[in-house]
Amino acid sequence: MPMEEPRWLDDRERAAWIGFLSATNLVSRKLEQQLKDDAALSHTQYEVLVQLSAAPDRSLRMTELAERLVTSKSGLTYQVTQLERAGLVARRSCPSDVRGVIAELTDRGMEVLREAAPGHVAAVRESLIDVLTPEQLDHLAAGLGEVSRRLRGCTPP
Amino acid sequence: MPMEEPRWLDDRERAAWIGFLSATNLVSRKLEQQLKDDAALSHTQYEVLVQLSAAPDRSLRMTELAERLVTSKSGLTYQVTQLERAGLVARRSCPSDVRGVIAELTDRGMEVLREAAPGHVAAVRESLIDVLTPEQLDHLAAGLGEVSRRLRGCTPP
DNA sequence: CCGGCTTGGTTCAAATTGGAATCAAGCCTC
DNA sequence: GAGGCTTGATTCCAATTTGAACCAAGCCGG
Repeated sequence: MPMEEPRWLDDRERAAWIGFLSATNLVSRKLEQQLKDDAALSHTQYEVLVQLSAAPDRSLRMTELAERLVTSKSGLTYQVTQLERAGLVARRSCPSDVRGVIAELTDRGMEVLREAAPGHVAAVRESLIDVLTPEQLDHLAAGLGEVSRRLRGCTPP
Repeated sequence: MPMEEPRWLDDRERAAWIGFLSATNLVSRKLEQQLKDDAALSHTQYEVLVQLSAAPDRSLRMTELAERLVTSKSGLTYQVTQLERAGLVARRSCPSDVRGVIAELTDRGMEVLREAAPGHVAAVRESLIDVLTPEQLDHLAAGLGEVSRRLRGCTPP
């Protein structure tokens, strides 16, 4: 095997990559912080509530939820258990598939989400949205949207 | 307190935010995977090696390193200990400050990094860089660069 | 209807993380 | 030069994350 020289990143590419790494870490840290302080929720937990609140019947199958959150199934099991203990989410069994488990947002969960949302949205604005011009925001959405689509599908050529 | 209605995200903003969340999770997951499989390193560990390899004397103070990686000091202590056990990094004491600890990349660490780098760069290209057009890449770099700068500095108005 | 493969979720153990507490050492100010 | 605040790093502990193993339960082809 010829051990080809890899295509290293040029300066522009490196800048984008570094920016991506820093920005994601910083934003993630900041939001985690804000949610913990203001709503006693982890970001993962908050996202569970958001997904459920937007779903029909305020409920989703575990697997579907795991895919949307881009997390492992076991990780989701853990977090849903936590949320269940806190009374924000309930587990129901799935009518169409005995094996299935449906997570459903409780009224209390809805209320907690409603209370947490304004502060969280403000933090999202402060750390990302309002930092950029509308054009920058659109470019960002286009680029990252493409990245997501590419990685979700099985990377077709 | 009047409890003002918060400024919710409009569709464009929401799209950007969703894209950001998905893309970061997916990319992070993919790279973590690739490094674990191909080089038996976590992404954090890889980044430690990268930072050290690029620093003068292949060495950096713990705090400086923690800031660059955007991680907690205790987390860094842990990872450096792991890397030290593996012989990839060594701890030295700092000449100018008795309290200081300097992490230094060993020859073995340099070698491991050299072996891991091509595969990692390829994965970075595949998941982010090569997915975008050069223009998109520049826009991305500009936007995320701004975000990073804003969050690193104490968010001046 | 019966093995055999895939799916849906949970359980388990191991690794990682992050914050608070700790401890030593630098840096002042008075 | 003594007391008091800040800094640098580690230790400790509780929470989280992940993959592997596992246990049903569906879904066939023969």
